[in-house]
Amino acid sequence: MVVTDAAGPTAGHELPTGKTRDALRAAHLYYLQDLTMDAIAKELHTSRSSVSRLLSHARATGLVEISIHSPLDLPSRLEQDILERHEVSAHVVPVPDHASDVDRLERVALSAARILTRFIDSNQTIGVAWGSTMSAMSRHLAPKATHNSEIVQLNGAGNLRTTGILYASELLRRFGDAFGARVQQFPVPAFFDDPATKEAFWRERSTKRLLDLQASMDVAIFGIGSPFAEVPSHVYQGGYLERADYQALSRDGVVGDVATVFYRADGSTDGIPLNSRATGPDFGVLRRAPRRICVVSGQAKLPGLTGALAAGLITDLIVDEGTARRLVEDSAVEVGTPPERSTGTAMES
Amino acid sequence: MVVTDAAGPTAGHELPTGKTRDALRAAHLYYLQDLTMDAIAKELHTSRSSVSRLLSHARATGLVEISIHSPLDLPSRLEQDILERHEVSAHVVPVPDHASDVDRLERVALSAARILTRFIDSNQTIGVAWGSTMSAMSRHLAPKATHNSEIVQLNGAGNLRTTGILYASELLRRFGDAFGARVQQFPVPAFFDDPATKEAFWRERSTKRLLDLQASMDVAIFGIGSPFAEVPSHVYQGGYLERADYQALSRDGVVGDVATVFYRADGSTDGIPLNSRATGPDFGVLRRAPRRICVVSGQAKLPGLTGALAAGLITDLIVDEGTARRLVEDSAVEVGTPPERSTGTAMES
DNA sequence: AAGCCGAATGAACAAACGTGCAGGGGGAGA
DNA sequence: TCTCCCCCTGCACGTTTGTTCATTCGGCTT
Repeated sequence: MVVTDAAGPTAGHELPTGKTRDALRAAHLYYLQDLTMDAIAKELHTSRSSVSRLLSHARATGLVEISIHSPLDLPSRLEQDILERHEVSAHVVPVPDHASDVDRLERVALSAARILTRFIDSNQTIGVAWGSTMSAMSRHLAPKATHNSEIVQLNGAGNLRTTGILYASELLRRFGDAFGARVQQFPVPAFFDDPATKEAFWRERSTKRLLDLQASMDVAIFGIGSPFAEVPSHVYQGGYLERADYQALSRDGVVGDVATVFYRADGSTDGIPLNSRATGPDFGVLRRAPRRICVVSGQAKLPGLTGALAAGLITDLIVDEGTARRLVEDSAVEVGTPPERSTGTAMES
Repeated sequence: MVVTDAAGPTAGHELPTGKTRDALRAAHLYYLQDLTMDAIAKELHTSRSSVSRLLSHARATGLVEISIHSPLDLPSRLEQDILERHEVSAHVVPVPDHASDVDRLERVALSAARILTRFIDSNQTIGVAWGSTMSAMSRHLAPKATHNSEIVQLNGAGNLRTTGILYASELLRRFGDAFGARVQQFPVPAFFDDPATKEAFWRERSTKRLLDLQASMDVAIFGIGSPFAEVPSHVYQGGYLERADYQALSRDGVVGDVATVFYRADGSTDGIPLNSRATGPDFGVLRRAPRRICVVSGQAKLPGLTGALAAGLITDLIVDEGTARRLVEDSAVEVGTPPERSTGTAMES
C-alpha cells in the first residue's frame, strides 16, 4: 500500500532502494531515541520484524557504530603494561582461559574486525596479509565507507597444490567490499623456487607498481605465523613449504613469520635463505607504514609475537587475554620486575 | 564466594568498586564479540540479571558509545538543504508529525544529548544556557570523561518568584557530572530591574572573570526562546517578565531570544531596551565560540530559529523533522526555488 | 554484640527481539 | 499478456533481554 520511500521509477541509480534510508531512520529512533522496535514499526508503517531486519542491516552495513572506551584512568592493567614494555598500543580481547583455540581465534578475529574500523579511513593504502587469522577477520569486518582507499596484498599466495590465489583473493575482496576500496592483488606464489626468478619478477614493471604501493602504505594488517607450533598456521599446512624448508627454518632459529618473511627471536632476518624466495615485504619496507596492526590469538604464537615485537614490526597489537598475560609475565622477568602474581581479573579462578 | 574484582581493602580510592571493570569486560563480550548475556554471565561467574545491569551501567556511563553515520552519499535531503541555505550543519531528528509537543521536545532532547557527546572534549570551555529544552537535554546526557573542561552558565536565572538558581544549578550540575567538568555558575537574576545595576555588577571582578570565560568559550549550547508562541518557553512562564515587558517586546518586533538576549527576524538586537537589563552574552561574544550548538523542537520556534540563523548564532543545529521541513520550505520560497512538493519521506501519509 | 540500613544479588516474570516459514507483489523475460 | 522467479512482508514461535521483588551481604552505628 504505502511505497517504501522516495525514488520512484525503475531502477538505474546507484542504490537500489530507499532501504538504507529507512534503516538510517530506524537506527536513529532505536539507538538515539530509545524507542522500541514496536514503536518504530508504527512510525514507519511496517511490522516489527521488518524493523528488526532494518536494524540488522544498519549494523551490518556500518550505519551504526558501537565503540567501547576505557575511562582513561583504568586502561586494563595488561594494556598499560604492554604499552610500557613494548611501546605498542595493545587491545586485549577478553577470552576465557579454557576456550578452545578455534573459539579463541574466532573471538579475537571478531573483536579485531570491529576495532579495525577506527584505523581505516579515506585516501589510505592498506596492506593486508593473509592466513587463518586474517581470513577469520575478513569474515567479520564492520563496513565503513571510504573514498579513494586501496587494499594491497602484502605477499603472494600461490602454492604447490592449489593456486591459493582464490583463497587470498576472496579474503582481499572482503576487505575491499567492507571499506569500498580498490583491491590490488599480488599474483605470485607465496615462495618462488628460485631466488633468481623472484628477482626477475621484481624487475617487472607491474610488480614494481605493486611494490611501490606497499612502500607507501598507511596501514598494514597482519597475523603471525608460527612454524613450530602444535597448531600450525595456514602457511604451514597448505603445502607451501617442504620438509627440507622446515629443517632449514629450524636450523636458523626461526620463531615466526610476518607475511611469509621469517625472523628469529631477536627480530633479525638476515641469513635466512628462505626469505630470498619469499614474496612478503622486507621489514624495512613494512616499518615505513605509520600504523602496523598485528592480530594474534593463542599462546602458541608467543615466541613469534615476541620476535615481531623485537623487530619493531608492530604499532598496534590485538591479542587475546591469555597470550597478553603471558607476554607481560615473560617480559617482566626479562626486565627485572619481580614476577608478581597475576593481577587477578575475575576470570582467574 | 568469588570476589568481584581486584582492589582489596576498605574503600578510600577514587572509584568505589571494580564494577566498572566488569562492565567494561561485559561490554567487550557483548558488543564486540556478540556473546549473549547468558554466556557472559557464565564467563563472569554471575547471573544474567547482573550482566544486564552491568551493560546498562556501561551504556549509562558512556563506556559504550553508539553512533550513527549517514553514508555520506545520502545525508538526509533536509540536512543538505539546510547546509546549503544557511551554512549550518544540521542534525534532523526524525519525529512523527502527529507527535505532541511534549513528546517532540523529549525526543529531540534525547537525540541531542547523545549527539552532543561528539562535540565535547577535554580542555574546553563549554557555555550552557538554560530553559525547557536545555533542561530536558540535561536529563539525558551521555557521559564522556574529559580533563580540565569547564561548564559556564551563559545567563542568570533568578526571577521574581523563586530564585530559579536551584533550577539552573541542577541543570548545570548535570552537565558537569556527565563530562567530569567544573561548573561555573552565574549567580545573577535573569533580568535586572535597572540597567545601571547590571553595569555595576558587570564591573565586579567576580563577574568579569565569568564574562572572560564566556568570551573564550569553545562550545556554546542553547535553545531558542519564543515569546509569542502558544507554548511559551520557560522564560515566559516563570515570572521572569511582566506584562509591560511583553508589550515592549511585541512593539520592537522581537521573534525570539537566545540566552535571554532578544532579537528581531533579521537577527538584529539593537534598540531592544530589555537587552540592556538581560544577563546573557552579547551576540558578538557568543559568536566568538567556534562551535555554537542550537537545539530546537517544535514549529512554534520557527520564527525564532530563522532569526537566530539570520544573526549567525548557530554553527550546528539539532532540530525535529517537521520544523526542519518548514524551515527549508520557507527559505526555498525566499530564495526563489519553486516550492516543490515535500520530498516525501515515508512518514508523509 | 546486636541491630540497622543500603547496596547488590539471583529467581521469576513480562516485555522485547530474532528468525523460519508461508504467502504475495512486481519486474523481467517469454 | 502471461509466467516465473526473487525478494520482501508479516505472522508465530522460541529465544533473549529488562525489571520487579524478596533476600542476602557487608559495613556502620548504637
